[in-house]
Amino acid sequence: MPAKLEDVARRAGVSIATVSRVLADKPYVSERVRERVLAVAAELNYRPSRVARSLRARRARVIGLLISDIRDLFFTSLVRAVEDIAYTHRYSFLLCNTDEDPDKTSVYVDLMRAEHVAGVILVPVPGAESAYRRLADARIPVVTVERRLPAAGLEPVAADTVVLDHASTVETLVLQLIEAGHRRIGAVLAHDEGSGPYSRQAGYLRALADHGLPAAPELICTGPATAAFGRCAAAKLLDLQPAPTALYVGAHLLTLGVLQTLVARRLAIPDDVAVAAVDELDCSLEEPESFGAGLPTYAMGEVAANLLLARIADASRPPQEVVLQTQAT
Amino acid sequence: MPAKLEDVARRAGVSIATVSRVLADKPYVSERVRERVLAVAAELNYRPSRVARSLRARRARVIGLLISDIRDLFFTSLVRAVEDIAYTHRYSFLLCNTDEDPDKTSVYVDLMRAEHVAGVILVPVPGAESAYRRLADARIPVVTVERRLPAAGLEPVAADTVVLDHASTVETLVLQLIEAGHRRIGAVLAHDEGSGPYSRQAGYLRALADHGLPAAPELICTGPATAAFGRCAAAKLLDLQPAPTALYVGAHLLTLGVLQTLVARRLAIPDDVAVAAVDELDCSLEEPESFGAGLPTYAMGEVAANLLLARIADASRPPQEVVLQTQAT
DNA sequence: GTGAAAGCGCTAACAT
DNA sequence: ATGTTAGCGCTTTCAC
Repeated sequence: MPAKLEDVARRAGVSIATVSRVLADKPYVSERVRERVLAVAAELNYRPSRVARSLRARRARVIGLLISDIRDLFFTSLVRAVEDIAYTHRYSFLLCNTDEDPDKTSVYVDLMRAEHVAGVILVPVPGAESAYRRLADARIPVVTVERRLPAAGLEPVAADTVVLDHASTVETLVLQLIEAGHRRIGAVLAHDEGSGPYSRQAGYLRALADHGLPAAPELICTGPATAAFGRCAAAKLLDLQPAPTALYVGAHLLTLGVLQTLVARRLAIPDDVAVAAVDELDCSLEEPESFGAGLPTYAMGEVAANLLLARIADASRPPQEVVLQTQAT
Repeated sequence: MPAKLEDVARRAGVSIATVSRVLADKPYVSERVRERVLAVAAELNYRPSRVARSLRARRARVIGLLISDIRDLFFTSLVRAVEDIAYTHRYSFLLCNTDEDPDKTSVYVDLMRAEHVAGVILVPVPGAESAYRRLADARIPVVTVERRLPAAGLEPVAADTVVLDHASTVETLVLQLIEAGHRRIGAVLAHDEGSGPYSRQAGYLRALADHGLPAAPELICTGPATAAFGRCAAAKLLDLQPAPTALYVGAHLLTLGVLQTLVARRLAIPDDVAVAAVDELDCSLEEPESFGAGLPTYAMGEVAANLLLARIADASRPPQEVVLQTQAT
């Protein structure tokens, strides 16, 4: 049975109110008593019950995080960042994987309500609008990441947003290929990269358009973000007549697959084919001969967590949308 | 202000006790009342407060998870598994990254106590024994993963353990190389693979010993689990005279690096050099020509979570140690 | 400066 | 079959 306020109070010969004051660093406590209480608390290894505090405050110092799937490489650093920020502010955090499923989302949203979380960071899932509305009804602050909330989603409450400008990252990357003299540039894309104005695909197309290059449909391969697809997309592209002299690759596992195909064919980078890749793990092809860009996913988590904490502190602040740029290497 | 028991009770014209009974599916409630209460609860969008329940029960339906770092590829699937199991049993879960730091571990252990978690799954950190003792003192069940608890650690309470038999995975993998005729097999290892009897390094050495092959020190490269190290280790090994005809690679990012070096040198698998790799992401080299083995990290999380739930339900059951085998492909 | 007491939302023991 | 009530551990008026 862990020590509670009462135990500390009895042992220190004071009331529980006094102990509470000392622990909350409230004024109006004599130095003598303060020291005595602190000593007893340490001695008994006392930890205030966060559960009791949460009930009393009608709000738990907990941040909810609703992402698609922690196994998606895109999210790992983001999760770590949220955790780091949360704990430095003495919040803990609840992680939920929605699998982009509106029903799961709905269940988890109700969990957030039941846990009285102080706020939630989420990746909006199409079709889950009614769940988000319940969050808003419960006055739970929301920060969305990677996608915006459909305009109709969350009216009663302002939601901050953090997105990455994938498009300009990729544009920079592909422009480097073009400046290196490449004219026929294949693209290996994960189909979950999306297609909005900030999407990776948009950046690829924009770079080509900037230089008046045609966007040949056969140069674009879209599929699951797996090594297997990377392998077969690379093979398909390299079999084209004429074959592309450079490849843009949009995700870590795709790059792994592309490399496997290059190995199988004894093709060297960049002599036989140049490669520019986006890497969620920020470790792709740091070799001088290739171009790589990491994604600032940790920063995204940091910004999201800080926005959420700011909104928890002041619900009336104007909602913000932050667009993070990537530094291509 | 979310609806509470009292709101439902008033609206349904019954007492809060009755509502509580209905919601807990307790007997002794007339069908008429039950239906009415359920209808009102749905109408008000009522969710019982998990905070209040936790306080009342003096135990929260929460599982704590203390891992080294979610960014380590080894842990992502494990986390997902724990989450899946937890939520199917109506538990939520708290994730903490210890960075293998005893001080952080200590802080997080106190957080677990303060949150009244029902149990915790953890990767033991050397030097954090006193923190683990506090968990035991608080009668919080523990399941360790990937490592055992130092014998002295947690006496008052039994701790279940789940580990992977990395050694036999690697042994199988390397034996395949040997059976394919290779005699000089280089090894690229992450230094955090550990060195116990279940370690990957042990498996490599065992496979060589099984066939009376010498374990030449220059054939073993150990370093950080990064693509950069994989690149340079592969380069170093391939520069040996005579060069190894096969490579064993111990981690996903190392494999990425090795592939980069092979690409740079226009070396094909397996004609120029054979590769057998362990991959935390279970997607390494599914090509027929190479040998790869995934790590059953999801299964590890599942087993750990189920052991924990079983121990939460019955603290007196005998502690178990589960050693998971990997299927090499 | 310190203490007594109410109450956060719920469950369970006890009444009826 | 249903209602009343005490209390989980804490914070916070309100008294003294």
